[in-house]
Amino acid sequence: MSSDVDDTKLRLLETAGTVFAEKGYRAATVREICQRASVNLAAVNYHFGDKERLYIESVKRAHFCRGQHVPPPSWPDGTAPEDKLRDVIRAILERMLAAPDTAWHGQLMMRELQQPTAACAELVRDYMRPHFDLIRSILVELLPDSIGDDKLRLIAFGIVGQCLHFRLGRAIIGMLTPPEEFRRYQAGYLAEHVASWTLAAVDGLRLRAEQGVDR
Amino acid sequence: MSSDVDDTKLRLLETAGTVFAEKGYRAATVREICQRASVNLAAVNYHFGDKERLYIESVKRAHFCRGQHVPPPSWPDGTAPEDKLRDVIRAILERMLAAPDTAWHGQLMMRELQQPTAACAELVRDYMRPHFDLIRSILVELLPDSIGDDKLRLIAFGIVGQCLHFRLGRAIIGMLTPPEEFRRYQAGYLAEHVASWTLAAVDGLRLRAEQGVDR
DNA sequence: CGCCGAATCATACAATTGTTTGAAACAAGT
DNA sequence: ACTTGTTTCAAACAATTGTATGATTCGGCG
Repeated sequence: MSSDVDDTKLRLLETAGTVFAEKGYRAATVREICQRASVNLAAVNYHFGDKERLYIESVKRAHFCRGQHVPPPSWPDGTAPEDKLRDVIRAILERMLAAPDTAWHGQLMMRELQQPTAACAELVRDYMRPHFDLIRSILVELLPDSIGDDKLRLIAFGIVGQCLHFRLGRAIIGMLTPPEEFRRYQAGYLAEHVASWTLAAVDGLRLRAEQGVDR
Repeated sequence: MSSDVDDTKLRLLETAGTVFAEKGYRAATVREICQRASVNLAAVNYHFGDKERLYIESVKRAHFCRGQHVPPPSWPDGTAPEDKLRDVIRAILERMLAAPDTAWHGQLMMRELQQPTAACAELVRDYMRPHFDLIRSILVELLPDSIGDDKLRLIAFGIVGQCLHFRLGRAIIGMLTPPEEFRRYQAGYLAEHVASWTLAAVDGLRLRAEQGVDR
């Protein structure tokens, strides 16, 4: 319970995150993690119980750290929903495109997305669900009341999907984009595009609603 | 060298592809592959040498098979770009969300994209680039001329990103969606949403252009 | 039939890996 | 100084996994 304990536990968590991100859950061995963290092999089972729990905790910590880095925005009452949308999209993208020294957070997330493990459930509950609900609440302010809950969800998924693609598909996007333009693909630039494109769709939907066109 | 040999060898290749796609290289065991393929454990070493060779061969075969059903959609002259957009989005989603027994090609591909290798370049050139250019050409028809090439690319990335998310993020989306609604998340339903949402944004952009608003 | 090469099979082996164990080191309270 | 509870350590254990082996079966050919 001393600071020593927290030290090894933390070092273990941090190291585990990088190794899991690098090799995946199965290919990562507790032996390598412990060796890299300079702790005894038994430390994993002592502090976390088993490998899976270590993985879950390291994933949770990765997202916690990421969340600390770019805190969720909070607006004064009466802030225009358009501004909120811009802010929240920018926050998401900034978190995703963070500095490379914390890039393993993103790698871990990518692995979780593709092959969800037990860590996924906790991750969704503690971290993704709140963000998702935030986006939906902003969309409610933006869109006509006639929009159903199902549509709202799809739109929110679309926003998240676009942001994710700029992170996960970064390598491919780099191959499909001229270098001088790809260099501009920073969080602010991309966020501005996603937000304004979304708001254009909102305008388009309003237009249709006003004109009574349902398609 | 009889047809018997080719049979077991082929069944092994096919089964290996699905298992590798499902679990990844490391987590997939030759025992499970052989069991599912109903061949003896030693068959892998006999026919392919070792596990890695089997993996390489199954990936090559997956790419070969995928190349067979990538018929670029072709429309009669004068087809409305809106319809083209719907078709192409639906085609992408259908390929991504195909039945698991034929979708493992794509899963393997996604897995390779995650860890970009030399094969990634070929993959982009043969598979992603054509689709990407097709989407862009449709967007050119849809959008005002004032739209720049850079914007066009971002919009196309957005469409692809949304589709990809419904495939890669499927597990997490399932956790954020009521079951009775998630059950409706089939290719047609999702494609209709992505297309109509994109077209709404197109309308919104046109509206702004007409009104001279640049934001 | 008798033989031979290819293919399949059950089984064994060696290496790796997650986990456990029991002792030792350590810190802190009394 | 002694005790107590916590943490670290080296070693071992049991299960899994890739691979190798030797016997067996099968199909065709002289």
